[in-house]
Parts: sequence; structure tokens; C-alpha cells
Amino acid sequence: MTIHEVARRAGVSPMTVSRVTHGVENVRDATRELVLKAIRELNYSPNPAAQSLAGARNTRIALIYSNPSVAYLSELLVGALEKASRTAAQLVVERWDNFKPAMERAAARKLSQNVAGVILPPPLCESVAISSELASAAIPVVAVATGRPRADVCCVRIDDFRAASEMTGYLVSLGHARIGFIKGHPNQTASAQRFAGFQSACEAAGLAVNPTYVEQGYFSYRSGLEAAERLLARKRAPTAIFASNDDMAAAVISVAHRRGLDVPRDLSVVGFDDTLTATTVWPELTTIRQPIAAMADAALALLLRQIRDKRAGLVFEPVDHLFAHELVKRDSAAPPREG
Amino acid sequence: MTIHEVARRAGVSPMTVSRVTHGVENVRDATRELVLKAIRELNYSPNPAAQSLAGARNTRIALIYSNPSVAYLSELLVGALEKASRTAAQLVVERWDNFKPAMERAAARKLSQNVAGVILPPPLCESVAISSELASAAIPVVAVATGRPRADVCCVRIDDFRAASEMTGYLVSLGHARIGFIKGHPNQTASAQRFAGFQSACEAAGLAVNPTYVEQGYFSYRSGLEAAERLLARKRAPTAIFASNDDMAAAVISVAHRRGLDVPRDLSVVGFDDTLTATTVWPELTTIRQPIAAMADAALALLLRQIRDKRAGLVFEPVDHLFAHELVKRDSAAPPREG
DNA sequence: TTGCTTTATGATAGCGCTACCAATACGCTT
DNA sequence: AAGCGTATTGGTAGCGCTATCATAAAGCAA
Repeated sequence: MTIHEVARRAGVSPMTVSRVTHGVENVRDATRELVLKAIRELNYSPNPAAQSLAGARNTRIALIYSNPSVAYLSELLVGALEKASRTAAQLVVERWDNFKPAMERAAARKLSQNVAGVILPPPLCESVAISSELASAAIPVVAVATGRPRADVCCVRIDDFRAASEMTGYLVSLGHARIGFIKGHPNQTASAQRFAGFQSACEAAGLAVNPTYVEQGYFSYRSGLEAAERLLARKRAPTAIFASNDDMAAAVISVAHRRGLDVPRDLSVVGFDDTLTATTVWPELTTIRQPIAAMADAALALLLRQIRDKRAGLVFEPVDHLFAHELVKRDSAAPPREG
Repeated sequence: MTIHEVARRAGVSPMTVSRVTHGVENVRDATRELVLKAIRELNYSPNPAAQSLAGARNTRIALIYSNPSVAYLSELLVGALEKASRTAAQLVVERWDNFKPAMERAAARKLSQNVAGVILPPPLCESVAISSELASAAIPVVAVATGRPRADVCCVRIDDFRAASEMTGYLVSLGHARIGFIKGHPNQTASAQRFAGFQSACEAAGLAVNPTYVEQGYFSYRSGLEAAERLLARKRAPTAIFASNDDMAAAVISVAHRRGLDVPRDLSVVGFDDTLTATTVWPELTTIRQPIAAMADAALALLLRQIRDKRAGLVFEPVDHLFAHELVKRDSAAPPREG
């Protein structure tokens, strides 16, 4: 099924078909309808290899990550790779663990010679060294899951503040008044926003945020374990714990079980992200669903559009794409025993 | 960096460069060296889009799965998608959950019109309906993680029997004599092989396999929970439990904790697959590492070669690619308390 | 209507690579 | 040294698509 067959069937030239499939050109409505009909009838879809060969010369996109949560990363990769294979973008995946700013700068400079765009998941999207270097080379960047680091950078993310405040509201509505919180890694803005959402919802509910119920975590299972031990060792332990991601929430459940606490009857535990950890542990986690794969897909699409526009000499309006999140109620949260 | 520049630098024709990069042709050693040198100096790598356009016309590959373990699937997908994006194969991912044999047959027939090859992870690779339908349409198939369903089908897998028997030997060497076993889903041959490996190693160690220490599981966390409850409710409970995958092993740990058992001091628990579950739970699982992503990569490569050979009219020798596994010792297994 | 601008469509060329066949070079026999 | 077969190399065409420019059609003012 080639563009020529579609063109012949619609009685137009291949070029017109190409214009229709790309949506944005000047094509008369009648012609467009004709082409669309032919496409539907022939069940045509363009050959991405040919598109990439003919069109944008060198659409190599880098996805750089560092110290990732495995579950998060694999979802991100699946989304990005899937999109890449459908659009014939060539995805280059690299890992930059524990780079110093100078190294980041050098690596980013080198990268900017080899790729047409970069996807930056946390925590790398927070690096000033990287984004300034890429910006000065005029390489388009999409940041994943962070507030906009620069005015000229696109973002895909969810509203961490609102999501966290909804989750807190849910715990409050169940009747919890002593809610513990485990913060995420301080090198990511999402951590701060989740905490801010928690605080704001507590205040809205007339609950004082007791600082001794707030523990620093680092998004890892191990850090969750330690934070949970401290939280549950208090004489008046919280009746619910809100962990800033699923791995830490799973750790909280584990600690609770070892202390003979029943989850959720003695302790409610909620997480964030809805990675596969959430449904692997028992009881399954109440958490915030974040459409990670869809976000990766969107990030790549955004990048591709940006590169295209840049090549065409158009100015590209940076986008801040906010995805809808969802509060997923499973079995790890319930009303507190005492009330 | 195009093939022409390499050719010019090496003083040969582009065609010769192409032959060198594909390895398998008649090229004089001196020429090959020249080309290889030029490739290295210019840091050339072929443009996959151009390759797929010029070469194999329509290399669409399907990856069909059903009822997967999420962790397993995502690793598989990452491997396959990554390879696909490097080779410009177009990967089509579909999910066929709970199809009846007639539906499988119909779906496979339809599929065989649209794709040039199929990757079949478990449990679909066990389906006679699917493989016979694809075979009769002469569509190359690679089965993942299973014994060869047909003589003409390629496989990528590890030696489940040996891996399971090594793991059992390890438990025995730690001093365990009462070892519980949780079987995998009966619809997968790997389950039977893992159990057989367990049995064989027990016998080799002079241990009788007590049938009341063997429970049926289905690879899910939930089934692991139930099997573990039954196992640990015995008056003389096992001192070690070998679960046929990581999810079930994680479930065993959870049950053990709730019963106040310390892992590994009161109970050793080992898993299989080394999915990310293994390092998320605490204590981290001793398990068998299976290079899932590399296997997916190899499966795709095998398929591509097969399709290529088929188009060239060559006969393709079906391959059974056995990957090396690895016994990963972490913290969930230790000598039994009593001795 | 004419003459102009704007909009819609078509023709041509080429992206980087490989299949196919033609042309050499080489090794060996007589 | 000539003749033959095989091993190695090169030339040509084209994969399916889009950029670019050329052309045709339409819109509009005078």
C-alpha cells in the first residue's frame, strides 16, 4: 500500500496525499475528503522508513536518564520506543549516572552535535548545565515530569500539586487526622510540589502539618524502609502514610507488616505514580496514576514537531503539556480503626 | 555520514561497504580491512530507514502477548523495541487475552497477511492453533522462553531445567533439607522444566521430594500468596521455598513477614527471572537472572535473518538459541536456623 | 472582461541504501 | 601464454516518500 496507489484511487498526485496526511497544508476540502476516503478504503498508512529518509534528514532523538526508578524508566522507554518505531525517529538512549556539572556540560555539548532533539526525564531535566548547553546549541528539549526549567523548553507532566492534594483529601475524607508524609528526592521539583499539595490540603482540612510526621525519602525502596521505621516508631504513630512514590509506599507496607500492623486496618498507605510495584504488593496500593507511556509518546511527538518547525524556519511556541492524573483506589487505604 | 563517504575513503564502491557491514559476503580480507578502517575512522553507522526502504520491502514484525507478567513484558518490550528502532523493523504489538483456539486460528490467519514474522512469548508460544496457522502461511516465528513447539520454529530461551537445578543445589549447599516448591502456570513448558530441575537436584542430593511441599501456583502474586499460606501452615514447615518466579517469591516473603518469620533467618525464599520485583522487595531476592531484553533482541534478529533468507530463496536452518542464565545471590536465602 | 495576487496542485529530483546483474581480477590448467 | 572458471567488485535502478519549485486554478479589483 503506497502513497501512489492512494493517489491514483483519489485521482490526485502523491504530493497531495502527502499534504493531507500531514494535515496542515492548503488543500481544498473536497480534495481532502477524496483523499481521506481513498486512505480509509485502502487502509493506507505511510511507511515511516520512507518518510524519514525523504523528509527530515537526521531525526535522531536522545533520551538521557540517570539513577532511574526501574519501573518508571521501563514505562517511559516503552512509550518512547513505541512512538519512535511508529515515526521512524531514531531513539538513542544513554545513561549519565552521577555526572558532575562540568561533565554534564561536556556531554551535552557532544550530544548536541549528534542529535536533533533531547528528551530529559527527571532528575536530569533539572540540570541547568545540561539545559543551558543544549539551548545554546539550539537543540530542542522536552522535559518530562518537571516544572518548566526555562521558558523555551517544552514540558510534559501532571499536576503534582493537585494530585497530591487530592490524595490527601481522600485520606482526610476517610477520617484520618494523623497523616505521615515521606518526601521524594530533593533534586526533583516534583517532590516539592507533592509535598506542597499535601500541606495545602491539610491546611484546607484544618489539620496542622506536624513536622515530626514528615520524613525525607529519596524515592528508593530502601529510603522508604528507613523513613517508615522512624515514622512508626513514634509513640503516637500516624494512622496513614502518604509516600511520594510507589516504591517507598511498598516499603512502608513491608515495615508495617513486620511490626504486626494490618494494612489498611491499622495503617493506611498510599503511593504515587501507579508503577507496576503498586499492583505487585499486597495489599495493592491506592496511588496516583500517571500516564507515563503516553507522556513519553507526547514528549517525542512534541520534539518531532519542534524539530520540523525549526527546519521550516517557523517559530515554535513552547508547550507545557499537562496530563490528567487519576486517583486509583485499591486496598491499601481505609478508614482508621479508632474512628 | 553516508555509505558513499565511507566508500570514497576506503577507495571502493558503496556496494562493497554494504557487503562488509553485512558480514556474510565474499570480500577479500584486505578490502574488508580497508573498509572497516574507514568505518571506524568516520564513525559510520548505516541509516536504518534507508536500509529498510531499500532492502526487505515490508519488514513488519508482530509481537503478540497475552496475560503477561507486567515486569516480564516490559523488559521484553524494551528489548524488542530498542532493536526494532535500530534495524528499522516495524514492530506491531498486540494483545490476545483469553482467545479460544478458533479465535486464535482466525487471528493468526489475519495476522499472517499483514506481517513478515511473529515473536511469540509465553504462553502464546505454546498454542498449537497459532503456530500451525502461521506455519501453513509460511510466516517465520520465534518462540520466546519455551521448548521448541515445532521442528521448524526458532526459539530463544534459557535452560530452565539446569537453572532450577542449580538454584536447588544452592539451597541444599546452604544446608536446607525441607524445601518447598511453588510451581508455575501449567500452560507453560518452562514451569514443568523448572519443577523437573528442582526434582532432579533434590534426588541428586539424596533428598526425597515431599509432595506436600509442592504447591501449584500460576505466576501471579496472588497465587503465590495462597501457595505460601498453605506451605507455611504445615506443622513442619519448609526452611526454604523456591518459587517459580519473582512475583510469587515476593508473595512468599510477604506471607512470611505477616507470620512473624524473619527472611532469611527463619525462611529462605528464592525466585526466578530477576525481574525488577526481585530488587524492589526487602530483603532483595536471590533469583535466576534471565537476560530478557537480550533475548527479545536476539529473537528479532533471528526473525529478520530468517525473513531475509526466505526472500533470497535460501533455506533457513531453525535455531534454538540458549542463553546463559545466572544465579544471583542476594539477601533472601541463608543457611537454615537449626543447622 | 483584463491583469493581477493568492491558493491549490503537480512534476521532478533525491534521501541512503541494497538487489540485481555486468564486469573485472585472479587462480589454475593445458 | 592462452583459456577457462571462480572470486571479487562495480554500475544501475529503485524502495516510498517529501522538498522544492513550477504550473494551473481561483479570487478579486478595476
